[in-house]
Amino acid sequence: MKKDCQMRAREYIRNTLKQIITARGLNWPEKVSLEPPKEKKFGDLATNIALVTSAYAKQRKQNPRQWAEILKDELLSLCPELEKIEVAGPGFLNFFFKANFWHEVVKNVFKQKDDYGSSNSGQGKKVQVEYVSANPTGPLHIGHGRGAAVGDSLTRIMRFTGFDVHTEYYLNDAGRQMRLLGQSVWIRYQQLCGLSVSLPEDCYQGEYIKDIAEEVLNTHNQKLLSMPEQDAIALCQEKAMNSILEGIKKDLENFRVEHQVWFSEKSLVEQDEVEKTLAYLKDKGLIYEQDGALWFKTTQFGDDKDRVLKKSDGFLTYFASDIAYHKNKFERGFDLVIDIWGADHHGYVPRMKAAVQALGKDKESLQVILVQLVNLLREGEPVAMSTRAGEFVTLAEVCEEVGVDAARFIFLTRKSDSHLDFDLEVVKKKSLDNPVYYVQYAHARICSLMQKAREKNINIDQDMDELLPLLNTEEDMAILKHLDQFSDILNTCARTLSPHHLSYYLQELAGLLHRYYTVHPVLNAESHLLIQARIVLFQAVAQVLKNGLTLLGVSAPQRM
RNA sequence: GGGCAAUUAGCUCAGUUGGAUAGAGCGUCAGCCUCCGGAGCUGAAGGCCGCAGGUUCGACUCCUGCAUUGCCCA
Repeated sequence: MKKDCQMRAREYIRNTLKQIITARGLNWPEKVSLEPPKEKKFGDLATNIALVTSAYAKQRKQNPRQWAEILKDELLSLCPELEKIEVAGPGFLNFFFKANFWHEVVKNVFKQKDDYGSSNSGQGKKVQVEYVSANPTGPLHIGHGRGAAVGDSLTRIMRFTGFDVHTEYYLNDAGRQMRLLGQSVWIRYQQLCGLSVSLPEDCYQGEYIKDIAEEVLNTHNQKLLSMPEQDAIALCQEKAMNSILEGIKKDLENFRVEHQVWFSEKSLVEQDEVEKTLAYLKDKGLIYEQDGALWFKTTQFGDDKDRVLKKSDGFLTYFASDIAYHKNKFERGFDLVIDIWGADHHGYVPRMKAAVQALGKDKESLQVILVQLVNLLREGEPVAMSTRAGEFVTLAEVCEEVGVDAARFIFLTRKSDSHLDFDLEVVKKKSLDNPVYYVQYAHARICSLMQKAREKNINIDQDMDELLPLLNTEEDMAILKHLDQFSDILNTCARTLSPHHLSYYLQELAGLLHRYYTVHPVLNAESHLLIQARIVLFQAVAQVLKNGLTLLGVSAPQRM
C-alpha cells in the first residue's frame, strides 16, 4: 500500500533535514515535530526544529530565528517540490508545497476507490475486540448501543488500517443472574396459571418477563406446575435466555453490528477451563487460601488488594471465569486484546491487567476501553431508566425513533470516555444539532449533481493531467489537502482506539464541500474543461465521504 | 474513608507523542435566493481552558495540592 502524499511530504522534508542536521554534528532530536499546522497561513507542514536545537544556535551566538534562516536556505536549495519556506514566530519553519503536488491526491482516490485511505499500518497484527457482552437478562439499552457503535467502528477502522481483527461477544450464561432470570419467569408463569405468588424485589420486574412466561405457557400449558420445581425453573431459564438472546442478536444486526464469535461462559466451566486456570496460577505460586476462600495475589502486579477466586461456599467468582476467558483468548494467538466495558466497571481494570501479567503477557496486550454511561433525555428532561424496575427505553426503541444513522453518529462524535447526554428530540432534529445530516447532505448533494451531469451528457473526456491544474483556487487547495489527510486520521483513530476523530474529519470535509459549492459553479462553470475538473474533484470528495461514513457504520445516501 | 475519571464560549462538545492569536456546531445578532439541492453559505459578538503552585524556550496538554461532579470499592 502506498503512503499518502502528506506522509510522502513529511518523509521528504525529514530526510533532507536530517542530512543538514547530522552534517553539523548534531543528533536528530526526538522531540522534533513535523506536522500540518492548525492554521493554513503557517503552511502545509511546519517544524519546530530550530527551536528544539536552539542550544546549538546559542553556542554560535545565533537566536533561533537566525538559525532557522540558515536551515531555510539550505532546504530550499535541496527541495524542488517546495514553493517556499517561511520563518515565523519564535523560529518555526513553515513549508509550502507546489500546487501540482496536491493534485496527485485526486488520482490516488480514483485509483484506490473504496480502498482509498486504507493502509498496512497494523501490519497484520492479530487483534480481538470483545464488546457489548451484555448479560442476556433483558433487552439492550442505549448504553449498550454506545459500546456497540464504538466497538464496531473501531473494528472497521482497524481492519482498514491493516489489523487482523476478530470480534466477540462474551455471554455470561452461568451465574446467579441467570438463575434469578429463570426464577423471575417461573413466578410470572405461576401467576399466569392463577396461583397467588408474588415476585420478590430482587427479581427482574420488566414487562418482557411476563411475555416470556406467556410463551412458556403457550408451548407447555400448565405442565410445569406438575414438574419438580428445579426442573421447571431450569426450563424457564433456558427459554428466557434463548428468547432474550434472539432479541439481542436482532437488535445488533439492525444496528449494523456483527460479532463473529459468541463465547459462552458456561462452556468454560463445563470444559474445566476455570479449574485449569486455577491450577495454572497455583503452580506459579500466585494463589493462597484464607478464611476458607481461594485468593489470587493480584497485588504482585499492582492491584491494591488481592482478589477472591473461589468463595468459602465453593462458588467461583466472576473474576475466576474472566481470567480463564482471557487465558483462552491469548491461547488463540491474539497479539492485542481489546475489551470494551461500561465505565461502571472501571474498578475492574487493575485486577484484569494483573491477571494478564500473571498469564505471562505484557499488561499492554490488554487494552480496556471504558464507555461512559448514556444519559437519556427528552427535551432536556431525564427519561427514567432502571433495569431493576423494568423501566427503560431499549436500544431498539431509540433506533426506531431517531434512526440508526443518527444514533451511531452521535455515539461516534464523542470520545467514549466522556459522559453523553442523548436527547431524543435533539437527535431526531434534522439540523446541525445533529451533524450526521450535514455530512450525509454533502454526499447526497454531490450525487445529485452527478446525476444532473449525466442528464446533460457531460462526460469526462480529458486526461487528468489536463484537468487537475485547473483546480487552483484557495477552496480547491483546501479540499485537496484535506482529502490527503484521510489516512493519517484513520491511523490516529486506530492508534488511540478512538473512532471519534473520523467523525470530526468528515464534518470538516463536508464543510469544505458546502463552502466550495456556494462559491464556485460546477456544471455552470465558465469552460468545458473547468466543468470536468470540478466534477472530478467532487467525485473524489464523494468517495472519501462514503469511505469515512462506511467506517462509522453510517449510510452515505444518494438522495435525502 | 480509599480509588478511577471528568471540569474548555450561554448550551453540546473537539483539541492523543507539549507548539504560533485555544476551535466547531447550536443559540444570539447582522447579511446571502433572476444561478447546479437554503437540510446550505458569509460575518459579528461570546474564553482567567475549575482554582493554586511546579517542570521549560514554550502548558488546555505533563507533575503536585485543592474544589466541584459522576462512578466503583469498603
